[in-house]
Amino acid sequence: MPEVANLLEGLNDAQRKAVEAPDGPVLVLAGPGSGKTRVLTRRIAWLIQERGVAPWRIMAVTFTNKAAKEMKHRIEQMLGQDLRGLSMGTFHATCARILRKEAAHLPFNRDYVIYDTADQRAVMKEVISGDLALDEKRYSPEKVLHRVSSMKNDLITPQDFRPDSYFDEIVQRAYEAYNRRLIANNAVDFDDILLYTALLLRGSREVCLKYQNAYDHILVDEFQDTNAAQYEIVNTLAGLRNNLFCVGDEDQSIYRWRGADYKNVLRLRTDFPDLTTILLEQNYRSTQIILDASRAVIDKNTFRTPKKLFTEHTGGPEIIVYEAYDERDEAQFVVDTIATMVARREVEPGECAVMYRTNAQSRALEETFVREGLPYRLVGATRFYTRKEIKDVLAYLRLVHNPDDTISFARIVNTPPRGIGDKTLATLEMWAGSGSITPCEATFRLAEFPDISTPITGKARSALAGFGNMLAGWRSAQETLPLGRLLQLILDEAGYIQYLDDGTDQGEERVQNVTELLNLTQQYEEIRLAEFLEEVALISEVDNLTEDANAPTLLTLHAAKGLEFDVVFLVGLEEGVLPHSRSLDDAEEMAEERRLMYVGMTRARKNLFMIYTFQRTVWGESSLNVRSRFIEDIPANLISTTRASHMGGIAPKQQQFIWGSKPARITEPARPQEQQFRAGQRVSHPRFGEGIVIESRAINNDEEVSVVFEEAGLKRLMASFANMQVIKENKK
DNA sequence: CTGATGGGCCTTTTT
DNA sequence: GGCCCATCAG
Repeated sequence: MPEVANLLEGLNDAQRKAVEAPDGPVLVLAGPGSGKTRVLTRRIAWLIQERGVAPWRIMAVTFTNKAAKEMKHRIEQMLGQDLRGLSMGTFHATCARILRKEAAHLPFNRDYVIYDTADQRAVMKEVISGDLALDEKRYSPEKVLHRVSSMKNDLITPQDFRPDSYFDEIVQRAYEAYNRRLIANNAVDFDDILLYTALLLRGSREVCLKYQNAYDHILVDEFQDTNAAQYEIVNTLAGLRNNLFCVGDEDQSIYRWRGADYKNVLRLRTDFPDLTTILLEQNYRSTQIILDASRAVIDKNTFRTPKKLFTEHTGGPEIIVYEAYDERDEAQFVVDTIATMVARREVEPGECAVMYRTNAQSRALEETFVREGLPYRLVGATRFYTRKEIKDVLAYLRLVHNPDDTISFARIVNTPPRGIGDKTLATLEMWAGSGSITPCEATFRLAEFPDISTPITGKARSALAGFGNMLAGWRSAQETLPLGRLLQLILDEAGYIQYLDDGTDQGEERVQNVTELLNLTQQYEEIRLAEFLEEVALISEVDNLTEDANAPTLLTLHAAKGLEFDVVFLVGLEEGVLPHSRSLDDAEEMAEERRLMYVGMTRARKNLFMIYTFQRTVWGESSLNVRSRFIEDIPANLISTTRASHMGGIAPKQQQFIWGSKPARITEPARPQEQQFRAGQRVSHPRFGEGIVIESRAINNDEEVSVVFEEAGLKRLMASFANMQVIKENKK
């Protein structure tokens, strides 16, 4: 039987104070690595165990599904009890559940589907070129959507919106029409999930009271990244009991662009005058050097609550700044350094991470990892779900679940090709429109009543009827079949796999992806279609980051929030990349870039590498780069510079000759011992061909050999793995 | 109606 | 260098 004392064990005074805070509003301002997740976890456990709060009367909102899952698991371990009733998840997942329950109060029904960015775009295109009859080139769906999205995040409805420019008037009309179309499709977008929840609580006293009474305690993690809608939701839900427990760090606010406002932290003080504020200032993660350097960067931001971060981990290795010739060299440095450190047992591969500003930067890194034959983990789960074949399959499932979804209908009605072309669809739409039904519903009727007269005739009609019958069959099959079997049936009858399998490598890859999705649905026999679709729509980037592969992680700085690693490489630290070129002329955005840099730096426990390139190729164009202003802000005594390349603009391969001492400064040189290879020898490698040894050193009973190969350039290899032969001794 | 070809635009960051 | 879209031949 766990004791209360256990829940407070190993906590410092401030953490303990937070965990044991009495009822009432609490704000915990926590620096990076100060154990805020720990505090949140223990607080929930403490409420249940010490205060006797029932788990189902607690609502905790986390930033990712992964965080929620891990935290819940941890609490269950600590308390030794099943916490099924505890409401714990992201804002979107939490609100989506409320909307499904309260669908009676909403303009859509409980079978609604969630539209992703691509679906939103498809709807907005219909709005602009269809409803508004405007030129898509002048009014790009993306731009209009962006405006609509920020309005939704700020809780501004089309009626509230007061346009003050011609463009905004268009936006207002588009916003209205777009909402209408979503409702007709029985669909919501990401922003709607929050917006409708906030409006529901605002609009229905009955529903509001129901949820206010349902929860005794509301806890919110990463509070600095809440937007207006999220703020109103938690503020309202906590309104009755005032038991709101928020944890956050203004310095780590990096989602301003999607409506997040760290000033919500200040708003708390106004809205809850009796707010207790607790500062967590001790850092348990990083070395003093990393902490000092990151503070030097963040201190340049004004308007922040200064925190006096301190650590007991004094000293630490210097931050290594490396100038690479280009992004290939940058990637090579990263991979070589990881390989070397791993070979020296200084770090586990899984404790290394490479962080970048934009997703596009992962490519050069991935290529290098693949070329060197080293495994890696890429954070980017949603990539999988945005693939054409996966979106197609999901569209089948969505349509079975919700036949009103015309976007999904349009996507698959002729995929694989069934002889239903644009013209047929246009006729169908007109015919359906005249009867005020959706195209899908019209298709059902056409299939069910062969005698019904329609403007669609001949081949097109029978093709459409065939599709309608199939779909109707799946609709009824859904009632009895488990999800995996249902999907198998759909794929078989639609002939979708055969359609993908066109004999090309790409086709094969697509088949594999669909098979993977099929496996996923078969794993959860008991999961319902609605839940599956919701889960897939709301999956977050880091959710696929599993611990089971011991390999370095590649991820964006945004995805890195809340994570930590022994060794961190920040790449692309150049003006225009970080800070991003789009932020250069806006002080607020520049401040956010700085916070991004701060988030990246403070992910590291021990070693921090900062890399920038002399020249970088973007869209096939290469340009000379200036290193990031953020590096300049770090005191020189915390940095060790490894300058390598580009002297006089020589080609990279030749320069690699010059930097013999590349990752060598990480540790002391090993003691000399009996060695197989010596500088100057000519060697042959099964993969890299012939080359010359430039250096060899003993490491842990093995030998690290640096060889310049004629074809492959400089490589560092472990003698025991490399299977290299000496062809010719050097002349003494 | 389908599949091939080439031009234009693009990339922040994510639920 | 890649994705989306318009265009065109079969």
